[in-house]
Amino acid sequence: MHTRRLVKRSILGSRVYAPSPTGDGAPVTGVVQAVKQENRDVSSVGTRRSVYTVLMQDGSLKEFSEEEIAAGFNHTAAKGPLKSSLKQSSSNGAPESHKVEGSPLSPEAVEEQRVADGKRVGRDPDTRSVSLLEQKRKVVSSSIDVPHARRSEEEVDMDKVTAAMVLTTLSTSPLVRSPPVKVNEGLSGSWKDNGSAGPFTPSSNSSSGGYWSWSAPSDQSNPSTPSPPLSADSFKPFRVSSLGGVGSGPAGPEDPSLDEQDGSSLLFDEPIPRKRKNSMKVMFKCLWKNCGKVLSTAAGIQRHIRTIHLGRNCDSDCSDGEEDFYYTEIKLNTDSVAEGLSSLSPVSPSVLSPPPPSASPLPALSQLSDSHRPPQYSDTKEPHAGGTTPLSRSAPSALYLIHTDHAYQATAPVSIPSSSSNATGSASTSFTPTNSSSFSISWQSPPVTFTGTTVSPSKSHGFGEQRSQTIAVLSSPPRATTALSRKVRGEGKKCRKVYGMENRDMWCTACRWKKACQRFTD
DNA sequence: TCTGCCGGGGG
DNA sequence: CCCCCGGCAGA
Repeated sequence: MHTRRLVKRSILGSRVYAPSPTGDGAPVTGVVQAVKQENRDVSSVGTRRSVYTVLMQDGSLKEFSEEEIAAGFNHTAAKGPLKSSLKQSSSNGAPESHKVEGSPLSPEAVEEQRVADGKRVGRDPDTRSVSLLEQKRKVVSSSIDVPHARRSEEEVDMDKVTAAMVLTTLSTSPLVRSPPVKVNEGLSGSWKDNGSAGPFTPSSNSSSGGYWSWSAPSDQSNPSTPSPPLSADSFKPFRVSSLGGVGSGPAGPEDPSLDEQDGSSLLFDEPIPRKRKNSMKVMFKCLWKNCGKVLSTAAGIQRHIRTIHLGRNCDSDCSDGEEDFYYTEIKLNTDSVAEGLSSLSPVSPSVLSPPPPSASPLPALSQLSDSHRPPQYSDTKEPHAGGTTPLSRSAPSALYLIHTDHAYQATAPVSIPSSSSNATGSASTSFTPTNSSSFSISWQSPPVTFTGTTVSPSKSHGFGEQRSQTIAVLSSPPRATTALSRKVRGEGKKCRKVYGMENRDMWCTACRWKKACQRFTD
């Protein structure tokens, strides 16, 4: 992969403050000559630390841990920038981090580089320390006049968008926002808690300011926020690494730009350690376009979003609440999901049943899932399912139901069904005796389920009609109607096509009457 | 633009 | 009811 803007700022050559070699406590300045990583102290922070070889003023070389140097800073009230740079570079301390590939270092590039640095996701297998450092940096920068990681224009735009989204989101979904987590605590704790040991470790990302920056969010979820290909491109490398590290390889499908990723090696099980209980009544659904993953815990969904969609690896500590914008809280009757499915409505079984995309125990499900979501998406989910409990599996089902919550998501379900007749059939089976498109049902039912309103689908209506009727009943008043209005146009052969206008007399009556063909049903 | 089919309407 | 058709909307 081409790592443009990968130029990492090296700490080498940076002036730093360090404890006086003489031990008199007076800090001295020196120039970093080399950086190397040490794997010691894993216990303390759970990370590797960098050791800096500093050329002291007196010409001697000394080695300092980052802590020592940092301490020096504090003592001497180091200048923000300096410190900042230290942190920054230290985080990049990894040996391979200094390469610059094919990117001309124009002044602009350099500038961007800064930004990139901030956002970059650690690519080293072990740069967990990065996140820690990043965290520190954040803290520091907030109180010190440090040029906060500069934001790219896109980023700025994103912020605006974000702000807008926040407002809208807040008004619509009462989410439990995780309060900003304190650095150390959050970091170590979360890491451990998550048990993200393997896959997680590698990626440390860190973006001080701009998680947004990279296109991921923009191109994916926000219809309103176009993501300049440029950004996507430029950050791709980072993203890739981050994703891989997270073990979200499957996320690929979500982002076309990720196609290039060689995530092969990066595909790990989604490290979602959270336990999910089926009994949960409140679920959290990822609103990311084409995702829709549903988790039982806010933390879980946040993590999902953070890692999968935002490409961030660090845990809650890194969270700035951004994830909140990408998921919504949905209330559902557990029973309904688990067992109530059947009772819910004829449809429910097929619709609700957990559809692990690829490996679904239930044939019907698999079909359904397939029909409802393009194969590619299944990938996305897979990982999760793999590492998660039953709940996660069930999540997908919920997903379907929810889908329509957001207009932009509704689209997916809709289009899919129509394409595959089989799917339709399977879905419809449970739902409507007739063929037509059951999709409409599944599509709409979602809102129903989640709305929390008790669904009494069992309302008895005529058969064929029932379908629509039922829907109407079930679907949430607001939006369902519109979408539902029309039966999806059948794609199969119709009398007209088969016999042609000239043989109109051979058409089925329905066709002749311009009604839904009864002979060649889809 | 073609085509499926919904909603109406005439007889 | 039977039969047609205007017109919408997906492909």
